[in-house]
Amino acid sequence: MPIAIRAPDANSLLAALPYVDTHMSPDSLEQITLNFGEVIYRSGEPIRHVYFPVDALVSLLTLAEGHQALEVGLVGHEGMLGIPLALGVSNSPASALVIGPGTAWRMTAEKFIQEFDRNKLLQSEVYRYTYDLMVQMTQTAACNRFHQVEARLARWLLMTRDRVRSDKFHLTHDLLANMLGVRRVGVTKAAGSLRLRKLISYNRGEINILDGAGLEAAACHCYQVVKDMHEVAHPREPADIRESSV
Amino acid sequence: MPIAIRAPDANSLLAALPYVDTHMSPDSLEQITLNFGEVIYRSGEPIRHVYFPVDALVSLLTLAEGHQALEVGLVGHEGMLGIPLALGVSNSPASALVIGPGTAWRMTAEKFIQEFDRNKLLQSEVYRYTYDLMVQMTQTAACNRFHQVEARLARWLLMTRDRVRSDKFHLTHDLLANMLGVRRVGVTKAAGSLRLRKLISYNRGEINILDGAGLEAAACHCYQVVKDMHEVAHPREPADIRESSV
DNA sequence: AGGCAACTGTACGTTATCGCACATACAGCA
DNA sequence: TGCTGTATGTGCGATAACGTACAGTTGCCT
Repeated sequence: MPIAIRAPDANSLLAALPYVDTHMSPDSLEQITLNFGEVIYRSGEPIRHVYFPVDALVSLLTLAEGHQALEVGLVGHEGMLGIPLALGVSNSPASALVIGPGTAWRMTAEKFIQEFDRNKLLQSEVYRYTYDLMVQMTQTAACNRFHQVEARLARWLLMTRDRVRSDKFHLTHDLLANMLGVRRVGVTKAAGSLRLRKLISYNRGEINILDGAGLEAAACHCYQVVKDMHEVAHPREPADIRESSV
Repeated sequence: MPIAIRAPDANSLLAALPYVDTHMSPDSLEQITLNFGEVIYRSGEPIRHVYFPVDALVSLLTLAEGHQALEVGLVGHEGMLGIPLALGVSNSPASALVIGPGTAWRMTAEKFIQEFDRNKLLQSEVYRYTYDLMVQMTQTAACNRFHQVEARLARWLLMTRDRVRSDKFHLTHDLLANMLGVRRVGVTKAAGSLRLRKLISYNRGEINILDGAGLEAAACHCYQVVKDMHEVAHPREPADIRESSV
């Protein structure tokens, strides 16, 4: 009970609901573990649950005829999965792939819609995040078009660090290539260059950010643009995300 | 009066409101002309009006450091401009440029928010369109990343045709380059190739689609993907959009 | 009629990325 | 200890698009 009720704070959207315990039926939010490689949504298929990641990291992917995937959104503790439901659509246009294992809160689509319809605060939080996601998507689109692989890789690593709140995480070049929409070899080359400059280290998927500031310098400005936007849209004290609140 | 009340039908979102005349204050919707080259929104600045295009065609553009613009959305009679307001944000993340002159209905931001808050049907239409826009954005992102200039140009011309409901429209190579995120020379080359194949003709900005089917064959599949999605989301008889309703 | 600005066409060396093939390195398991 | 699959590194020709420069061409304004 204590954990089940308070821990949603660890997701920014849920944390913004002051009456999360009273306004939501206790059985509607369920804590689960998302495993690496798990596919949460498949493009075009119905959304069965919405997810509010805590530790987990999920990538939204689109496909283009005859090509590999391309990431259009990266969702961690600051967001949620299942936005289309809030827009009155029951299918997911993108696929969602778990690339960082961890915990998340989830809710069935039915419960979410029920709750969403009567909870104004949840609505405003979700719509606000929808806006964030759109900004992230558009910025990423421009970034993918104009910036070089190395800068994009650096940006991506920083975005991941922010979401998993750690300098270390597991991801192979192959998977990164699918996020960035380039060949695996392209990632190997770019990552090698970043490693040579002592900004990161990696070994068989274990990535470690050694020099965050240096990596920011190597990344394109898109990183700051999205980050700034995000912090403006979600002004919040660091202390608000507390594990000690039990 | 007859025009002011009936003509909103020519915009798909307004057309979906059966009681547009009774539920909206008559003074809130204003018919205006959008001129070629007019900038409706500037990135980061407050949204003063929302627009419901009728004939007009508006491009949503993002900028990336040190580069030209890139189109992230194309809005015609099937959509609206000012989506962020519906998401609780008062600034536009993208710039909006009129590339097809024509008429549109507009509303002040204040009036729109007022009306939006109490009109459930308007809400569902706008959110539905927000979803469409997100699909368009993600598909375009993948398209820009993977497909060649010529295919993207073909797709773009077809999208424009659908929105202005005409095979002829005015657009220079220079402007097209900014939409597609390539050099002007790149457009000239691609357009030259399409012309050679008798799919289009053009002269000093006057573009004419000669062979729609052929152009579809030359375009990437992204065109059909977004179109299919759009028609599923907005099932409607062609007769619904009628000019004779005055 | 002349001049100017806008639009389009062409050329050319440069570059990032592609596609593919293959080589090396390492972890875990039998 | 050796095998196998996964992960990473390297090489190389092909190519789409880049940046830049300049030359026509056409519509419009004075």
